[in-house]
Amino acid sequence: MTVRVRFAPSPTGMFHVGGARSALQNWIYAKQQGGVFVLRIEDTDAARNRPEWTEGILNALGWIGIARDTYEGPYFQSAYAEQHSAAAHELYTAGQAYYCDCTREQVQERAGAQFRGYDGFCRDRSLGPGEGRALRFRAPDEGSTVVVDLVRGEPTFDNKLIEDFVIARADGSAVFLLANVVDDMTMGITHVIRAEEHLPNTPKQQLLWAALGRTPPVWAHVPVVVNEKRQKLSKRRDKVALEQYRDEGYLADAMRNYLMLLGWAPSNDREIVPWSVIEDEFRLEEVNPSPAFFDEKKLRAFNGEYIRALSPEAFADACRPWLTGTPVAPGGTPVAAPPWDPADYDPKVFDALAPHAQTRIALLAEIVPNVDFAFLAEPAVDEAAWAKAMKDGAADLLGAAIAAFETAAWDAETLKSTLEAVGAERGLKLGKAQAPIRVAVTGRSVGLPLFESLEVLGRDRTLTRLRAAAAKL
RNA sequence: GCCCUCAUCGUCUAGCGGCCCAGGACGCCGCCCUUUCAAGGCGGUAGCACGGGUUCGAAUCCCGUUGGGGGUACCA
Repeated sequence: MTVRVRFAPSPTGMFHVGGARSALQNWIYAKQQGGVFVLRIEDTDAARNRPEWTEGILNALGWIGIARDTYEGPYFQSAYAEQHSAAAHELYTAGQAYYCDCTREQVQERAGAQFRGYDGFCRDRSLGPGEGRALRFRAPDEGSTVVVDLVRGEPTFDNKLIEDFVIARADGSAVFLLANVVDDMTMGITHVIRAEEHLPNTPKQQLLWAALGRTPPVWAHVPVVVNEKRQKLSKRRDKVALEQYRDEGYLADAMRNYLMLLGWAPSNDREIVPWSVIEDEFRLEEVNPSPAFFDEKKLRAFNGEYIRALSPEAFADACRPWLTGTPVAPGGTPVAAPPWDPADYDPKVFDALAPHAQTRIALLAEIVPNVDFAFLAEPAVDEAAWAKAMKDGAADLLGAAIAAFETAAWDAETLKSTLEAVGAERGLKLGKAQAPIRVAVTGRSVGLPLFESLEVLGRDRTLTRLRAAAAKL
């Protein structure tokens, strides 16, 4: 039997990082087992159904390496409404489900302090379908349901505590519990790998599989991803959109590597490893069952490492969206436009600066403030940096530097020794002497190596900025 | 409330009865290198939640306590 797994997100307008992790785990498992990864969009909730949201999911999956041609689908849950209803009807005619006209209020009123669910009021009333009547599954009163789970062993549920849950609404449409099961059956799913939040649904779904005469899939409930307060990441309060991380300049490879390390680790104390190692070594059975904190600090560190590992060409390519204000991934929205006039952007200048920037940024978006001085007509002056650097001897130093730079050979080495000499005459070490120059030319107190930057900027523009700064003192 | 579940440095983890007075990584703190800042190198800080068992021996097995998480819809 070939393994078939599925990733079944509901389109919500953004792609949750936790979802990305599940998708990756499913995808890897399928690949390892020579199986098939099925993508199913659970769009039954009318409010969550916009074509562009599905597009977004496809793009996001593509970005982290799950390419369109490596999976089956997307299928749309909404297209299977008939099968859902047929299954509900089958359960009803077999006596495994019954109609119930209790309102939510009535159910709540009757619920005891200890058992808060539905009390089975309509079990034997032999109600037929009709206005205001939902279909409920007749849950067994005895025994227990054992869930075979690859990451958690065999969680066991007492059937007595499983209420007669609703499987179809009064309007006849199936609820998630049933629709999800029916879809998994019709799509031949053999392994359900999903987040732990679904574990409590599992005994109910397993009962449904059995009632429908099929053997349930193997389950694997991976722990949820939590925030610093150890709560499940929520789109309301946490930064969960994969697209947002992407647009800030996280590399897809860093992201997917980090995501897979949440709850699992490669062999030999390694963390940053080629994707092929993860594809090889990942085991659901090895996944740590406790919730994992999504630590952006660590992600950022990973990203820095991945950035540094890029070839110069790849680095330049990776930076391009932020340099030109274009989308990172096809179909994505453009990132924030750079502050300079696009006409002033010169790729050759960037290429000269890039190697110096590569070890200094951890997010690709950070490339902009590092190189903006080269493309802006005037440097963007940081007031605090200016105030600190342009003190007592700054005017004198600037004057002397201007004079020396007017005739110096224009290369980083010479510029360095030239300023060194200027500084030495004033009892200043290079570290001190370069500060006013840096602020005058780049507007900032920190940045790329100064003399290399000046070399790229050119004598004219450098002197213009130096003179402008001197004039302000 | 009830059900399920989890528990190694602040964080992510290695460990699956002796190799562990617990290893790696991020973070943090020093030092070195150094034209700022990074990067890099070196060093340091910090943990088996608690209490009982089992065993010659427990971070590793069992039970309990405590704490955390998830679920509890005619949402998915």
